Amino acid sequence: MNDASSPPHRWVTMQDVARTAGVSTITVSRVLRTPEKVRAATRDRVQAAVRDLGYVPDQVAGSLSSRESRLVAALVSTLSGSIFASTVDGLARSLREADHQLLLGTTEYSTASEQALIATALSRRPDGIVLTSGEHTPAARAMLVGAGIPVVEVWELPEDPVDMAVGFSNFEAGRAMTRHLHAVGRQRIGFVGGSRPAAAGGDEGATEGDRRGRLRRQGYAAALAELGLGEPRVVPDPAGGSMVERGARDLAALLERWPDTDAVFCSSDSVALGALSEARRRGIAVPDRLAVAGFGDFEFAGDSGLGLTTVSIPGHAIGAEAGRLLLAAKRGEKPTARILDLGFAIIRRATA
Amino acid sequence: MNDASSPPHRWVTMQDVARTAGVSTITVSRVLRTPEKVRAATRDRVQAAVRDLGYVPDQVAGSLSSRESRLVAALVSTLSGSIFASTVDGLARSLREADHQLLLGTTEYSTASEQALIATALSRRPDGIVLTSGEHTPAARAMLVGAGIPVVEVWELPEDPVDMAVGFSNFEAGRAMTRHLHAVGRQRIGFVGGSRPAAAGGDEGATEGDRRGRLRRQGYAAALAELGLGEPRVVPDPAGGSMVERGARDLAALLERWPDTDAVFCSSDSVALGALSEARRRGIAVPDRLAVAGFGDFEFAGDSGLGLTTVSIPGHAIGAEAGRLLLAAKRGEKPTARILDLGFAIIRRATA
DNA sequence: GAGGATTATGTTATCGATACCATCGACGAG
DNA sequence: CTCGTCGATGGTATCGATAACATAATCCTC
Repeated sequence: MNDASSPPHRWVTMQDVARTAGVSTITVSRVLRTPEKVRAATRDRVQAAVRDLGYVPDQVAGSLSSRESRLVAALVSTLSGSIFASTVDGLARSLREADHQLLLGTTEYSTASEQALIATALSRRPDGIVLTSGEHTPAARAMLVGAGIPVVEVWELPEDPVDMAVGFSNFEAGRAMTRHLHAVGRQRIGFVGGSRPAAAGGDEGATEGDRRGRLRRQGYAAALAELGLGEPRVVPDPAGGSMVERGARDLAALLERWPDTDAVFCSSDSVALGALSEARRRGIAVPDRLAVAGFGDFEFAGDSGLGLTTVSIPGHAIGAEAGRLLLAAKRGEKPTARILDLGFAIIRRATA
Repeated sequence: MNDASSPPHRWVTMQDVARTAGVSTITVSRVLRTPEKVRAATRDRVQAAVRDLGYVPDQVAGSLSSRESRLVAALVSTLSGSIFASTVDGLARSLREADHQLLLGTTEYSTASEQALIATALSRRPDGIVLTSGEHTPAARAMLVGAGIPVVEVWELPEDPVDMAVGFSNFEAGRAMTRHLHAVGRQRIGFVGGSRPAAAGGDEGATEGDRRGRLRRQGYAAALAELGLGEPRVVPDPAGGSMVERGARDLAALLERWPDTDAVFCSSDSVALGALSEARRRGIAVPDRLAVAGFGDFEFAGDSGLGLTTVSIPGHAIGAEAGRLLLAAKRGEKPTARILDLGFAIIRRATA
């Protein structure tokens, strides 16, 4: 189809419709956009022509003319991890209700690549932009601000958002789960996953996932300090392997170093799964001898599955709210708050 | 930001760049698109102006003028299930390498809504379109064909693709896994999940997920027949609940009806997880008394996790190939084949 | 039934780029 | 020294819609 030799495709234009309906193009435009402003008889004629010709409006031309693209760009680090998928899904949904469309880019966890993607996204003149990272290059920030469109950062709650933010506090979530483990009687609590040491010289080498995991770990450490539970029990986490593998490997290392550990908080449910499976391999009873808590409430964590105690995150709602905020801002409404904390929930199941 | 009263945002235009660089707009355009055709000195001046002014080209105007959008639309049923996320990720990746962008829409498993989305997607004049469903309304097919752009259907391999297709055969996968279960000594094999009966009057009420699950089940049934293993063991699957819950519930029902079942093939890994957990609850040894096989090779299925025997699907590769095919077709290359079968792999682990 | 208000429709300019063709200058060959 | 060629650059039309303004048709009221 459409090989090099074939003539360029000719779309039906608004002119064609106007001609067959015996009206001017602007009337066709009105029938499509503000039908109530056109007499019923004319409207019917135009609509018939639209149907007969199979007219599909050219939104590209429309956007250029109206200076409104009905497009929202979302830049996520990756879709693979299933972390952001539901957020993007929620976003797409809420945009669709308002007849807007979603332009998606994946940054692959690099702020440099994010910057490039922001530029290409802005070249489409979107009406808004959603970012899953709270960290941007200075140039990226400048472009975002300069674009003059609403910007929503999701998942993290940056201290100084570019514009608006929707998410929850990873730090508080880590703290809350650690306190929960203490509340159910644990005293020697370890942390597994998300503990790669920050690269020398700052955050350059650290990925977003690492950063978020680190925030949870900091919440964990804070809770330990508050509760007087001693020093954090964290083993350095060599890179490589899936999250599940890291969970298994790191739990082994942790138990090697602190054999009396009676609970572990894992930086994600995937990590927790690896930890659970390592515990089973070693014949360690969960939760009797070792409590295990995860993070994320992934599909497999539920009662019919792992029965994993975990932290539930409103991923879908974050996307939906981001869309709503964006559209409201586009309409000129002042947001009630620039930062929307959707919170999290401790889900108590069988493992802790 | 950008509230109703603020003046409409003024972007830097190519004219502005041209003026400050002391050249005409077309020269600016050439510097951006075909730099080698511009003298080095001029090029430098223009590039300096671009940088100084923070010029971001307007791709909307560019698309209108060049009749090429550098946009590919992808319509997926949902991103939430983690099924298509990696495919979209692969697609986004391969498009980005060719400097194209991705327009994403979610059809929510309805062909009617798919049709509407196709129309809005086409209004952006994309250079290609990717669909995760192999089933479309007649009007949708007509629009796709009429658009004159390459179309790739992914995941399923329709018998009569609109244009091109990339995926694997659900039927063959179901058949292969069933034969594997037989090969490892099982004789009384059941099927769990994906067995909601087709709605009366055809496929109207059935979702895509159901359809794919049904194809796997048909492959399962075919294998049983070939191997002389008796009638299919399938219980009707009441709707409702997550896949994991359905796996648990349906395994219970299946064992009730056929207590001597010695293996179950589950329509997805999530279903298998539910089945595994139900088996454990009942004290049924896996795989000794009951072998369990899944489908999809989700993250949690791996050796450090469930150790689930399953069928691995090249989800990411499907997306990447779809992108490659689309771009090749856009360049006018004839595809070697309209249907690309990327196959699947039986992953043997601990449960079967 | 005339005048003003209101509704329905049309005309023209414009959005910001690229396509197409024209022009200009430098350089080498004869 | 002149002509032809080629590389570099520019002018103008155009893509397909909408905005802004203008006008024609209809309505209502006194």
